[in-house]
Amino acid sequence: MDAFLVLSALAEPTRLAAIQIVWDGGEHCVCELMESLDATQSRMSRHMGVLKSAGLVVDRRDAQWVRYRRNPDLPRELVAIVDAAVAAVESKPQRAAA
Amino acid sequence: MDAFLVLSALAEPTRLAAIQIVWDGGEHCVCELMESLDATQSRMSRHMGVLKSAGLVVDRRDAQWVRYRRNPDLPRELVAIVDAAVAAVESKPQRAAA
DNA sequence: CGCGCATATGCGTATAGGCGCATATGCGGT
DNA sequence: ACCGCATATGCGCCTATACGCATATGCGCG
Repeated sequence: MDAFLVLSALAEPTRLAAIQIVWDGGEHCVCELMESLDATQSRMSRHMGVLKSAGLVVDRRDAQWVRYRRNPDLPRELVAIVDAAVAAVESKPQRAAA
Repeated sequence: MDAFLVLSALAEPTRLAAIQIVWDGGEHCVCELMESLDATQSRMSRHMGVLKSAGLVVDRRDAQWVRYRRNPDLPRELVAIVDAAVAAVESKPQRAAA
């Protein structure tokens, strides 16, 4: 679980979108994320697996569902990366000289 | 120049290392970065090209060298991502429950 | 104006990563 | 025990991306 893994995990549109949703602190099942992000089941499941192995989220079995939520034990430095990424995506209409 | 591009640019070890160097605000030629990061010339040049097209750095011709430095016009939200990434890499010895 | 240093880039190759499909697994209800 | 819903995963395919090599380009100098 290091910075590089976190950055790699975030560097994919569907995962970045999923993190935004999950970052609210609540629990979200795969089926909900699939629907919100218009992704197929296997696609969504794999992406969540990547986020999980990067340490960004944790999962929990709840009957037939698997609930994902942000990992509360993620080191501060890594939380900062995700926070910044989420904030940047949300403040989308940005622009500046390049 | 958006969050996704920035994250993708940072999600590569050599580029992440290069950003750490360049993030000091100073100017650095490709030859210096090559040496510091033990990368070949074409590899280093291409990576800097990626960082440049992500808007993270700007370049300047100086005689036979090309000096790269961090883009002073990078939007705040994106600077925050890079700052967080650099900080996380520097505080490397981190650990936590997963 | 020819040479050498620094950098960029075209090209072919190798590898990583994302996807869909089919199937396996976990779990509750009947 | 069986069935169906939710999720995970093996597999093959396809695209993106990183790399090295060779070569092109920019620039100062003699």
